[in-house]
Amino acid sequence: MHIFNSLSRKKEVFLPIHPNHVGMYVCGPTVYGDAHLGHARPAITFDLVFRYFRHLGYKVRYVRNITDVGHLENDADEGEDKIARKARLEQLEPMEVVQYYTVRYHKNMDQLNVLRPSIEPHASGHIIEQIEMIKKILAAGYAYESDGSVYFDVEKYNQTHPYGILSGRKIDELISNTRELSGQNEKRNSFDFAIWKKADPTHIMRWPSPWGDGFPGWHMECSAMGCKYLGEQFDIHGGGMDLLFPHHESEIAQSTVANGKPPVRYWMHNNMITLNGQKMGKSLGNAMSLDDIFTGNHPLLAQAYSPMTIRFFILQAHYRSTLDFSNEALQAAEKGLKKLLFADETVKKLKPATGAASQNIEAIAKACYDAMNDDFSSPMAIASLFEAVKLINAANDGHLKLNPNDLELLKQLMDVFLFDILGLRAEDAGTDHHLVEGLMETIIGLRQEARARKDFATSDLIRDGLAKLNIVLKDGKEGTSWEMK
RNA sequence: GGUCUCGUGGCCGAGUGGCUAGGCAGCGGUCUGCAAAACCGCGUACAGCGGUUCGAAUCCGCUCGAGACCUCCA
Repeated sequence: MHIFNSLSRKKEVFLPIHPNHVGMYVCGPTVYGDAHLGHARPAITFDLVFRYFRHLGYKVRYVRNITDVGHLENDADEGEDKIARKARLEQLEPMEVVQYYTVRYHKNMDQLNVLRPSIEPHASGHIIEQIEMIKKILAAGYAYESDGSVYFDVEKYNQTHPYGILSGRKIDELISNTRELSGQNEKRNSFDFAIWKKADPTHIMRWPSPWGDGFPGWHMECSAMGCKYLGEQFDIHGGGMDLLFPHHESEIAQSTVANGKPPVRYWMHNNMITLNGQKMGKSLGNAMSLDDIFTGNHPLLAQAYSPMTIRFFILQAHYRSTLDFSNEALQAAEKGLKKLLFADETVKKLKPATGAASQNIEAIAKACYDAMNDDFSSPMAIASLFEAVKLINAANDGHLKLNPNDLELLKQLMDVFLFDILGLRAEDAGTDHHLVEGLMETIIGLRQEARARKDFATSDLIRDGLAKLNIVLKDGKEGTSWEMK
């Protein structure tokens, strides 16, 4: 198993700290707005990692936080954080905002068949842990208090540790490149970052601390909660590439100082989803919410795309590549997914041909595993699954015979990869199968009778009528089958 | 301006120093009452210019183009 480690910018052999156990922390959403397509990418990427490690037999503790404090906005309202601002504008308790969007986030993730993490800690529930960590950093001499806020002393840290180890930044470049921001007079250097921020009297999210009322700096929560649930050093930390600097860089610095060792062995970063070649982001105003996509309710959408189409679309690109949104690409994904899922239905109905020559299904399975073991290359694994689809359909058409062993291997391969590892699922789940099956059987029977009489007007009337309900009939040698479009 | 990444056929997207990625779309055929689905066959792609090499789309250099980060961001 090889993982691309952002720290070394190389693929490295994965060796867990504790054999057969994986500790993984992933930066979750800031719950002040609906989840957009961009949020789906890390959720699905690390869901894939989570699922694959579990499939391999690892015991995984997967921690993904909910950010519900901090994240200062620097532009419009100085020193206010996102959730507080949203709450004030909508006349709500901050925790009402948090609850509302957390519930909606969970709904979207469930739709995408993203498994819930092992632990989903809220930053607001770990203020004490964050304060304790700040104390440790102060005690170690790597932070200073200034007017009720506490800042991390980047320059001092850089004398003994490489600040910029993750992002490739150099401290002297930071000096010349940092923009003028308010509150800098409180800092010794412009690139020092707040680990505790004083709350002004109007700030509605605030907690008492040894330095006065305030709230934790925006990198603290991940350091504190990662350490609490996964230990001072853990295996994998994931998140979007846009978090590399300063968020993850600062996390490394804080944790290293507080605990005396670097916190993470393997850093994994998913790339961005782009729209017309540009990053999709809430602050850029070009983000599409997942609900928009699922309902087709957006000017750029030619149609609605189902959650599984989105999931498959994302899995068809490697997580470290940018992925450009377009209707064409999504429509292709929709059809490809359908083809895979339909082949899985088909393979279950195939009859084995005893004595048929072996088709070397093991080679396909091996290709799937090799792909996953090579930095979770889901696109390669999917390409191999299409090889399997070819065999299944050929067998279904009678061009190919599958011996019992091959057939069993194919069934397992499809089931394991499509559902357990890639986390796909058939989308018509939820309809009343028993009733629908019965109705369809009757309708198809009537149509069959009409066709036998060569009454094609009637048979086409039935087929067209069903087509309006998105039910597609397929006349095959073994009779007529149907599927929901 | 600094740091970094990328540029693959109509579209999306893997991969790699010599052996067909794959999906979608398209064309021809088989099947079908007609379709749909499926199957068979078809496309000589790797930004440009140099260099290394027996051989490069794959390595190196330059040029052009795009993007990310440097400020909250998945």
